[in-house]
Amino acid sequence: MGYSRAQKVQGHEKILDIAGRQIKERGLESLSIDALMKKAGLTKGAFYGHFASRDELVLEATREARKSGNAVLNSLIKNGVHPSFETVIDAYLNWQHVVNPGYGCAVCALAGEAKSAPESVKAELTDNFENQVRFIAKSIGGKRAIEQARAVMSAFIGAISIARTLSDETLAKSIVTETRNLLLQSVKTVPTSR
Amino acid sequence: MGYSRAQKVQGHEKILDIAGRQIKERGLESLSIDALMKKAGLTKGAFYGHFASRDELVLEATREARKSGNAVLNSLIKNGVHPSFETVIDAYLNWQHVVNPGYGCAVCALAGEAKSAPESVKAELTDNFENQVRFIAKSIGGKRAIEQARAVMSAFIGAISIARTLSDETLAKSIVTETRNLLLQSVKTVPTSR
DNA sequence: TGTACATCAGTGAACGCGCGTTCACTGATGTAC
DNA sequence: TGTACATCAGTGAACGCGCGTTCACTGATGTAC
Repeated sequence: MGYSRAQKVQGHEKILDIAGRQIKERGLESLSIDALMKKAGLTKGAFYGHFASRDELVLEATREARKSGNAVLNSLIKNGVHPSFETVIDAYLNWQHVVNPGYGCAVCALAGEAKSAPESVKAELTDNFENQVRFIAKSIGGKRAIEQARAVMSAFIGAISIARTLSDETLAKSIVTETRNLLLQSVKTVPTSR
Repeated sequence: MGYSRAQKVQGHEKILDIAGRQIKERGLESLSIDALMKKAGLTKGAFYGHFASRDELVLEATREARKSGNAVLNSLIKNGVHPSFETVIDAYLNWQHVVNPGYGCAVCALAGEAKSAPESVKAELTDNFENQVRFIAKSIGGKRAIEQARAVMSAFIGAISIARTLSDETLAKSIVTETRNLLLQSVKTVPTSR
């Protein structure tokens, strides 16, 4: 057959992209090397030319999952804007995020099962969590912004996670809006001096 | 060998008890029939005298997991007391709950991975969720108590889940206390007429 | 109450399957001259 | 620029392992007389 170096890089990215979304959609354990490689247009034998083991893949996919996460929030973070608390809430707490875990927040999608994941995966998620917390804190302001933002981020995660689990869609939707209400009531934002 | 009917019932309960706690500790997928039966003091061949399939076990274990869940909250619910909102918060948001998933809330432990679980498991978790919501609502009072309680319950779940996932214990602990603060600030309780 | 038989909870070997991993091989790509 | 060889990305068969499930068998329990 014969494949160029450029093709390998492309393939590597494709594998990670697919894996990153899939672990958010179906969980870390769902990642089957055979199925993954087929989706990437390769055979499973080629896998070990890309990763040393399945465990290594899982870690890298968790990192990749951050990139494909919550496009709205990510673009806000990248652009360095100083959003309002309401903007942040709307970027996170929306029905699209519930229905589309593959393109949503990795912490949220993996929080439940990462309990028993390798420490490296937990560390990545912790870093991802804190990164988002810092951004949320900016929209809150004041001395205890970071601490408050952690509670807000937790509430985000709880709302999206449980909304995805409940078997009643009406109920799930109300979770999202009620969490929105609760957060708007509880957090008093402090205007910053820019 | 030879075993009495009474022994079978005892064995059945033992299997379910172990399974119920284990799925909360290590996840639905972690349930291995061989390992489970060994822990119950039996061999795996006996499993199918108790359950039709692994899937059936998972569903029944999810139900059982409700019973072994959050002893403090459960005892409050059973006794039909009318607790204060603060009591409810303390019963759910504490470090023991983070560290001891096996004896904690099933919804919380399974929310993350039940996404891809059978509908029957989701239905059980939904029912469990709503049951706890009703109890929380009693401690809040007022017209929108149920709706607020759903957001509170979500925040509980998010806090415990993420606290279990983070690789930094200090951070995890602060999540719990900050969520406590946030909830106390946001929810205005309404005294009921009893 | 005692005997004889049927029941059935549990055993442990066996089966099939999917999965992660390995490896000898292929053939175009990339390189050295 | 052209030729000759080395490199290396990918192939696909094979392997070992664990797991869910089945089943012929065992022997005390439970029952019928």
